[in-house]
Amino acid sequence: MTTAIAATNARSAELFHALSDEARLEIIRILLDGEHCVCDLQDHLDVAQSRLSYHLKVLKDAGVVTDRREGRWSYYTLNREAIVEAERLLAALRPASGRRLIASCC
Amino acid sequence: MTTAIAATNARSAELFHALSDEARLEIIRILLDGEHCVCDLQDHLDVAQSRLSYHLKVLKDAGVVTDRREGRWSYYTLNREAIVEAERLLAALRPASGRRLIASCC
DNA sequence: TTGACATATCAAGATTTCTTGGTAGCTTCC
DNA sequence: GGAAGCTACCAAGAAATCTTGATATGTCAA
Repeated sequence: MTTAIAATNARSAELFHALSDEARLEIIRILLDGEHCVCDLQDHLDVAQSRLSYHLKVLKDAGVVTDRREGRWSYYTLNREAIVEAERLLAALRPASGRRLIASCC
Repeated sequence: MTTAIAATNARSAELFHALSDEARLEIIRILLDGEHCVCDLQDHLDVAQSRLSYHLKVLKDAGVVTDRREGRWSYYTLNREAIVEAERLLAALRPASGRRLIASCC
């Protein structure tokens, strides 16, 4: 069935789309050193609150970040598994090296 | 310099955007086994010619594929270096594994 | 030369994504 | 309780992307 590849492509497209916006990449870089609350992200980036919220939602819907509520604050964390998944999907798009046929190394 | 990160983000966004469309991912999968002419791609995929041409241009502009003309035909090849570049950019977005220090926030 | 063919490009409309300003739901503090 | 703070969500407009049909460009074959 071609359906399995179609599903893989759909998931790849979703993940890569989440990663294809500069504002979202800035958010991700801030989250690289661990969990941050929205207010913290707002301090680092200079963006409208609703815009930040929108991009966080895109990231969350794609599984790239997870969130946690604590009192008034929301904390976001980069989801390592999603990045690893993206790496795996991307590696599947890398053509075999021109000369080498040895598959001893990824 | 913040500029270096901004440039990296811009390039990342460009690459990931090229990879964030299902039609383009289908093209890439066909090119995985080597060079193909446009007519060949058209046989495999069921898309309008101008649509195919558009997506090939997006891929080419991002450096994901290269093209070569021979007589009436155009041949496209997946650019391994671009995929490797994307892998490298993606790896930089992967948080360190294991425990992390909670950043003081708010 | 003429005609058929392969592909790129263009313009217009359709669709999706993004931004902005406003508002509403919680929560905490007074 | 009321006010203030933090964040999500919504609606409308703006902007970007995608699709489609038409046309242009270059090539080969007769």
